[in-house]
Amino acid sequence: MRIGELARRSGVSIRALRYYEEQGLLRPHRRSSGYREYAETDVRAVARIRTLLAAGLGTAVIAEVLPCMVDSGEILAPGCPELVDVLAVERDRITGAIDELQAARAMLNGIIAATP
Amino acid sequence: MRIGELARRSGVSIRALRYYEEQGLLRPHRRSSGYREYAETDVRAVARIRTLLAAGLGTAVIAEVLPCMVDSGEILAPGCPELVDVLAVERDRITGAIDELQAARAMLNGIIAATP
DNA sequence: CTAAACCCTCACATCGACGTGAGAGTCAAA
DNA sequence: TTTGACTCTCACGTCGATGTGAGGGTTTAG
Repeated sequence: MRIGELARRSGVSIRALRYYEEQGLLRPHRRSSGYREYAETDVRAVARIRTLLAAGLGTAVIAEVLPCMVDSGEILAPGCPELVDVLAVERDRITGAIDELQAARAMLNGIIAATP
Repeated sequence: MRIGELARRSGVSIRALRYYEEQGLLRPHRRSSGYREYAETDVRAVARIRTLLAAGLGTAVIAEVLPCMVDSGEILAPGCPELVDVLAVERDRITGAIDELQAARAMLNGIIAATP
């Protein structure tokens, strides 16, 4: 499929998809015309990218993580063992972020609930 | 206390504290010399600011929320009822963010756990 | 009184994931 | 074959919370 369709199906902008390619997250074929041609599996790949971006991971890290996932969200063998440390750091950071969000939510809930 | 001490005690940079004032989040006195003079309660105020900033609230919203909190984290009467809607929106956004973070964490944990 | 340590106000720089045109080919249906 | 919808590559703009450096007063311990 071409970029417009992928954008519609994944819910991200065309600009973002081009940016992901520029950062090495996606590697669509090119037609002779220069048009990008995406695979079906890229729909799920984009979903993963969004999830990880939303969690605060940078594109550089995501570019390393993506190849470690097959199309069900599992693991592949290649250079992944090296990534475990990085991923553990990210996971811990995320856990910390969750704690902060929950603290903030509690704070807001306190105000909302106690407002006459 | 002066800005350096508040920075040390609250763990934020001097630059950030000046920025908070510029955005109307803090209103320290001024000595005749022009030096900022902070109150003890500002230490906790800064902590709240950090919590809310970490949760993704902008300084404009925080500037409205802060006056609604007395020094125990409770509620004050003034213009707060008007804020309830805004705060509810922020709270829901935070809840969504937490969900995304948990999804990402699960994803990373899956990779970490399944790595041989 | 002097030097070290603080503090002040500009005001420009940064970072990351995009937004937004400009100018120019490409594709598909009528 | 025309036209309207798509797509391409630059390349600069954005936004928000800070970093950073310049140039210059203030405080305080010795």
